[in-house]
Amino acid sequence: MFKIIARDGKARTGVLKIGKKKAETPFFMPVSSNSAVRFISTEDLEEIGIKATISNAFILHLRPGEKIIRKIGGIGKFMNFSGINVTDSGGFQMYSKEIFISSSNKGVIFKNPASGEKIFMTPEKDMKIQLDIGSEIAMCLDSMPLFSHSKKEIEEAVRKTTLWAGRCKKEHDKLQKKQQKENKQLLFGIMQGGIYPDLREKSAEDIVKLNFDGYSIGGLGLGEPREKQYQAVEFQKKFIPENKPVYLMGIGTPSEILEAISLGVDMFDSRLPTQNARRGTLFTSKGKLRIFNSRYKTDKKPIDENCGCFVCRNYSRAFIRHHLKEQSGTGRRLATYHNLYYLSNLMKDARNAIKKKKFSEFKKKIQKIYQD
RNA sequence: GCGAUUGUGGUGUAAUGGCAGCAUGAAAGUCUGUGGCACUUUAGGCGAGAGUUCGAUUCUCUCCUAUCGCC
Repeated sequence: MFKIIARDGKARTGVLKIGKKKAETPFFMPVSSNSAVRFISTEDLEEIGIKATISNAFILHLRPGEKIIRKIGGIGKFMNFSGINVTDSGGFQMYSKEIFISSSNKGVIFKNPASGEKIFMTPEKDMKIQLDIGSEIAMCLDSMPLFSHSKKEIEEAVRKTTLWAGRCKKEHDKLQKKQQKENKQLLFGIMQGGIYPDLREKSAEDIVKLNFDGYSIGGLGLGEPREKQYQAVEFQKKFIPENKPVYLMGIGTPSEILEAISLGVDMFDSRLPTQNARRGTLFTSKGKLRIFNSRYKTDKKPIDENCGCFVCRNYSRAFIRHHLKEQSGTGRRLATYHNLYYLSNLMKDARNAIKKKKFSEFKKKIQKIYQD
């Protein structure tokens, strides 16, 4: 399922294989919450070299509903994406004021923002939904504390996350027995603990004990100091068995991703590259470029002169700036395409650097360009 | 030519005899496990002149501007 093929220090590259699908790690998953990456077609994703995306079970449960997706043949068929489909549980939506109502030991009460209908989400229901959606990798329903929460609140979130992880695992095992072999779904456990080593340790021990197919480090990138984030990853990574994939949820920037890779992380996702693209912050080989800056108004050059993507081969900064300002689909598509291409390429370079045992130099070079 | 109405950031609009507000646009920044939802900071204005008043963007007068009507 997961085979490490090269190492450079703690950094590693491997192959994650699920059924007929496989992807080399480390890789980055764009956010496709509602079964599509915003402004980007599946053909674009394949052209960019994206091997996995992450959809959101709760969002898809609201619309169109997992039953419909199941009838079409699962999320892969539904999206026409041949890569690895990951689903997030929806635990993260506990911070969405529009849909979250309350949470208890039993589960989470959400509301459908369109109808106002209340939805009681339990770990068991969430497992069923993710299985119906038919993702290759499901995530446990977790309880994510914010950086601003007190240590006591974070401790409580760790407790609840463990409780739910146990129930997810049990239900998932039960549901898997009925699945055909080629449709087996992996389940990842999620660790919490904020920036507190003792809570990170407790969470890691609890979750690892449950024996998941992979492990996610959650609850980071929420405003904590960068050093604390790296410490939490480094600390929790030690508890995870070497042969299991490690997924750092919600991260992030080029610098953060490379730092985490150097600590042995294999998978990433973040809305940052796509959201930033829409809002005019673009990745380039020379660092961030804010396309809205007036100096690009009449700039004929591509976003990045060293980029080979079709956007950079064909379109000027002036054109993309104009269309982003107009909030047109064209502008958003071109900017999103480029940012994902940049990140996809960065991951490819990172894998090659690990294979050549030159990852540390590579990381330093990029982090010098991206200091935040 | 005469009469009426009008004039507030680039644009569109409030309020007021005592610190001129809002929206949008502009300049720069933020964005991390849905969102095309956003957020932060900065710059920018009372058509001109005179008068009344302690004090006028506000009241009065003249001029200018624009719009409408009349000859």
